[in-house]
Order: sequence, then C-alpha cells, then structure tokens
Amino acid sequence: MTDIPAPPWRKTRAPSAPRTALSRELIVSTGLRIVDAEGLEALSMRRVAQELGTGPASLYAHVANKEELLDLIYDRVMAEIHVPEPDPERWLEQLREMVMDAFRVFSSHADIARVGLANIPTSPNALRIAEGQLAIMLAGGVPPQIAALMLDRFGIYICADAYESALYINRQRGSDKDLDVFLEETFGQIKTFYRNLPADRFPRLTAHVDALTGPDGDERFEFGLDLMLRGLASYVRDAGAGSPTSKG
Amino acid sequence: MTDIPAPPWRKTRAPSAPRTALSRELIVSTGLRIVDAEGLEALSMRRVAQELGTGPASLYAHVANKEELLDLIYDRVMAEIHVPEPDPERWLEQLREMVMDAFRVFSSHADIARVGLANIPTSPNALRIAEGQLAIMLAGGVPPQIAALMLDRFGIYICADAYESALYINRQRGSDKDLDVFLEETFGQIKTFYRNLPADRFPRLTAHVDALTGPDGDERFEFGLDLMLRGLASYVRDAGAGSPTSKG
DNA sequence: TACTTGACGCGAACACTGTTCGTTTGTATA
DNA sequence: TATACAAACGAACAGTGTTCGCGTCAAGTA
Repeated sequence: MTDIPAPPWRKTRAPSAPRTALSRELIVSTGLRIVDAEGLEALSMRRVAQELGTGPASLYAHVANKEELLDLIYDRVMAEIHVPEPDPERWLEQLREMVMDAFRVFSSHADIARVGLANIPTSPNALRIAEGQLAIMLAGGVPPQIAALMLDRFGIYICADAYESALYINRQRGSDKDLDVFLEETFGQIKTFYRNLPADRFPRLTAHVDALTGPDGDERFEFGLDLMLRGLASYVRDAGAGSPTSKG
Repeated sequence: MTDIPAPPWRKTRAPSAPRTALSRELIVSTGLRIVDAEGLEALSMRRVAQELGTGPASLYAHVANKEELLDLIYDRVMAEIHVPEPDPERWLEQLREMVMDAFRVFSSHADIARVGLANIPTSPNALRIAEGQLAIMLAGGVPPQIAALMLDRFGIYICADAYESALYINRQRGSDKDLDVFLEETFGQIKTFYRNLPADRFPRLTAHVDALTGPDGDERFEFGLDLMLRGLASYVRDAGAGSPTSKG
C-alpha cells in the first residue's frame, strides 16, 4: 500500500532535527555558556533555543520564564564557590578567603552577578554559602546579630563590585582589542579626563588623579573587603570587652 | 471671510498638540517623573514620547539614545544630594551624613540607582559629590590614596543597597497592597522559609532566623556604612601612628 | 511682502525581545 | 495495532530601541 502524498496546498513541515531531548540541565548549561561567551545581554530565550536547535516555546516546558532561567544559571555559578570547614583560629582569614573566592567566581562569569543583586537569596547554593559564612563567623566569636548582618553586606558588596567590574569586560567585547590593551586605553582616557577638569571647581580631584585612577579592580575590591573586615573586627573586640564571660 | 474646509479625502492630521517645544530638559524631567511613579522598567522611549504627546522618534533629536537619557536622569537625581563645607573637626560625621543623604535620595527615586552601578561617574553632579567627599576626607587627615579608594567604595555601596531596597518597592507596585503591609507579609514569608529549612543541613541559619530577618533596610544600610567607617578610621589611626608628623 | 532654507517633528518600519496558543509529533501503553 | 499522553514546536502578539525619510513650520533673506 503506497502512502498517500500530502496534498500540495498543505505544506508539510520539514522533518528537521530529530527531537533533541531537552531538559532543565541542558537549558541552564547552554544559557551559562552563552553568558560566559557573549555576556548577559546576549542571553535571550531565542538565543538559547537556537543553540539547542529548537524554538523558544520549547524552553517553557522546562523553565517557567526567563527570570527562573537566570536564577538557575546564577545558582549554578554559585555552586563553584568553595565553603571551608570552620577553624576558629583562622576565622577572619577563612572569611576573607571565602569572599575573595566568591568574587573570583563571579568575575569569571561575565555580569551574572547582576542577578544576585536583584534576588532574595533562597537558592540551594546561596543557602549553602550563607550557612558556611555564618558558621565561620560564629566559630570566630562574632555576635549572632552582627554575623547575620554581615551576611547580606558581603553579598551585596561582592555582587555589586563583580557587576561593575564586568562592565569593562562587556565594553571590551564590543571593540576588537585585547582586554589588556582595552583596559589600559580606557584607564588612560579616564585619567586624561580627570586631569583636564577645571582645577578651580575640582581642586582635589585634579590634584589626586593618580591616586584615583591607580589601583585596578582587584586592589579596589580587596581594599573594600579589608575595610569591612577591620570594621567587623572592631565589633568583635567591642563585644568581647563588653561581656566578661566571652573568651579572652 | 470663512475658512475653506479641508477636502474630505485629504485626511487632515489632527491638530493635536501645537508643536510642543521639546527639549532635553523636558524629556529628562518627564522621564524622571515616570521612573518615580512607575519604576525604572516602565521607562521606555515610547512611554516618554506618549507622555509628551508625540512619537518616539522625536526624542532622538535631543537625546542620543536611551542610555544617555538614563545618564541624564541619574545626574538629575544626584543633584539632590547635599555637599557640606568641610569641617575638619566633624569629618567622620560629615562623611556619614553625606552617604546617608545619598542613600535617602536614591531610595526615594525607585531603582534609578541601578544606573549608577553601570556607569563610570563623569557627570557634573557625580564630580561635585566626589570632590565634596574627597574634601571632607582630606580635611580629616585621611591619606589621599585611602580617600581615593573610599570614593568608589562608597559609590558602589550606596547604589547597590539602594537598588536592592528598591526591588521590594518594585514588587509591591505589582500587588495592590500598601507598602507596609506588603513588606511585613514578605518578611513574614522569608521568615517562615528560613524556619522551615532542614535543620541538619542549615543549623545556624535556622537557629538565628530572627537575627537574620530582624533588621530592616535602613538598619542594614547603616550597619554596613558604620562597618566601612570603622575600617576607615582604623586606616587613619594607622597612618597617624606611622607618621609622627601627623596631627595627634 | 514673497521666497527660500533648514531644522525640527514625526509616521512608519525594522529587527529585536518575552511569552502564549493551539497544533503536531513521537513514544509508551492497552 | 490503536489509542492516549506529554513533549516539542510554528506562528503570532504585544512590547522594545532605533532609523529613515518625508512633511511642516518658523525664521532669515531678497
């Protein structure tokens, strides 16, 4: 029995790709790949779908919407952050290492950090990291209320700085220059901009151009982090001095 | 002499607005009004144009693109921030007041603070504020390099926290509840979320729910600010101890 | 006063975006 | 083999930023 050919006016759809097995996992990892390679702005549902050889509608069976996809990608990135076992002797050092590690991770994934600023942290890895930081601080003798407040201060600081740092990389993507060349060029421009400001209206800015433009992104982040850690240490000293029962 | 009516087949354009005199100023203030009333997401070129009784294309004669419009609105907001004359006796206090004022201003203008995170500060009011902060710190004896580093740390912290705070207001806009009710409800939900976490995996988080969810946005911001100021003070002490020529 | 000129305003269109509807299709079960 | 079901998808909708080129109006000139 021969098949009846489809009537010519009913255009048969091309057989195309053979039903690729989609999944949340696949969608998330594809999304992250795009973000890493082309930045957060390049991430669209269509772009992900295209990468998977399908249409945008197919993604919505596995992911509620773009916001959820972003959250999932964000959590996936946070999974890379290492949480150590608390060692009371090294609590400040450990805390510093953790924050630096988080900064490093976010910095290596374009501007995904922006998602962190726009969300209340309730994803699995956010909780894991919060618990870890809390453990380190409590082990170090930080009063619980102070430790609790530190949690989101760290989070905001890390995300905000990583996001801002990523902006330069994002702009460099547009040009055809290497990152080093681009950064040097940009910083040079900023330097001359500050230098050419009217000295009568901005005497201090023009006088301290080198101090303003000298430190690079990593140095700036570390400075701010140490600022917070010094402040934290002072709170711990205060608490220790205030209660005779505490250690020391 | 009676006017000759227009022939019916030539559809006369509705006289409508008589060539409203567009201008950068008008566009910026209209944009800010929209942002204040409906949030940053509601700001589109079409929306601004509609508000002015015209089409989106008309705006591009006065504003290069949406990014420039956002920058202009952002600068307009920063104009509200007050910069005091430096008083060396009160430098720390003055610095604190300035940062708090900036936070208050940004908080009262929806999530416009997000723009600040995405830009290198070179607009007039950004410079004015930077010069002011620098003046206060230098007058207070902060070493120039430290003061220079503090500048963008403050900027990042203010914008990031204001942006995050604005998110709640943004979500509340979607619901029909009052802000107070909405916040209480949301915080209640977060509280129960933390309380219901598996205690074996998250012992500290579940044990300190009240400490984690207690302080409100303003308290959190002030805590972080004082953290930085305490850190800054310690740097100043170090510098003072290091160089016998300094005051003290 | 008549004419020219040029800038400003703007309608329509382009190439995108996130999201949804209703249909098609492949596979697993009865 | 026939049926049922869920996954996948094409097309469309309502938005977005931005550009092109045509009109129109106001000012400057003869």
